[in-house]
Amino acid sequence: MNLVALRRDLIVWFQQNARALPWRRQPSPYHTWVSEIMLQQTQVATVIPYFTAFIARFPDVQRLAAAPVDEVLKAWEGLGYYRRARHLHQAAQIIVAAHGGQLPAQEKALLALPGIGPSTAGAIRSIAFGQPAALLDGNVKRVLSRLYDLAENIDRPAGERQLWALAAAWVDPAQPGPSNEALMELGALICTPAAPDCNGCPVQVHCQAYAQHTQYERPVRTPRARIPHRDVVAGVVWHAQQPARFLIAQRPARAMLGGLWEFPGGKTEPGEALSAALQRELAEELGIGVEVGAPLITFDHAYTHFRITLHVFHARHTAGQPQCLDVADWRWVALDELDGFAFSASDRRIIAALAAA
DNA sequence: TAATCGTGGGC
DNA sequence: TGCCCAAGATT
Repeated sequence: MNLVALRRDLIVWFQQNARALPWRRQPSPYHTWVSEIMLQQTQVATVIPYFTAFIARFPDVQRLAAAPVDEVLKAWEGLGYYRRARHLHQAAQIIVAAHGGQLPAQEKALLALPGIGPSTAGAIRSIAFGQPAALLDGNVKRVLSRLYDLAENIDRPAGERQLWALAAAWVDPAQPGPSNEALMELGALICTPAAPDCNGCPVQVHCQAYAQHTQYERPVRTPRARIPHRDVVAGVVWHAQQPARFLIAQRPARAMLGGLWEFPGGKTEPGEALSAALQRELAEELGIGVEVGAPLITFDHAYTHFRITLHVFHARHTAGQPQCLDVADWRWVALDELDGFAFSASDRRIIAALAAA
């Protein structure tokens, strides 16, 4: 394996095939940082519209730091892993308060910012600041596993250490950003997980997995465990005196989907009737009593670590002023007011059903 | 160290 | 339909 020739061939290919992505249009540390956070565990095609709208709304670190966190979450609505948005917002405030409004370039200072880990720090240092820093995302892991035909399980510490060493050796000191971006671009466009286009690969001649016919067996990963299923209930709780208004609640900041708004409800207990579960959850979280009415919609939804069947019912408020027992906030709203709140994908589906009814 | 954290696309 | 995966970080 000739690393210098391999890297040269791949960078030439990248220079001729790099996609015109919005964060490559006007490169800046801020643009690189925002894009890298959005791209964590998220595909490029998904991120593009979010990045464009986010930069239009928060053009620089100062504007992001000064914005209410609810506006940041609204800009993140539908993108998932909402903790990233909160961390981005917190980091912007730290950058303004402690770094003069400029994203720091030092590894230690970057790693101290919430939401920036080893790989994102390497991406920012190499792409935005031209430093010879390594990064290790899903693309780089897969491409290096194939180029070097790694038999080690990359989900275990030994395999990950091996990959970090290869990623560090990969970086071209003369052009750190392009060498790293070329590796990711190859993974995204050619060296894809299930169906790599080996015949269209610019570095096929250098690939040890291709030579050994093991490209479909690389990388070696630990199979995921089966994820549990839960039945979940949610209610459209109609106001007793204002017939067009219903209740929405904001989830606690530290919880899953923290800070997002929802139709209140929760998981059913084993053997518990759906209507009883809804009444129990509304009492526990908001201290209210309801009369459960007709079903609105039922559908399945998959999160990373569990699946749910969500049963949504109409309900009528019968007792108790809402309180923040296990919610961050609550509001009586009409259907045409919902655009101002950030909802998860499943709650957006409820809203669609409500609007269609 | 292992579990947690969203969503959409590909196969 | 079900499983895999994605420009990973945090606790």
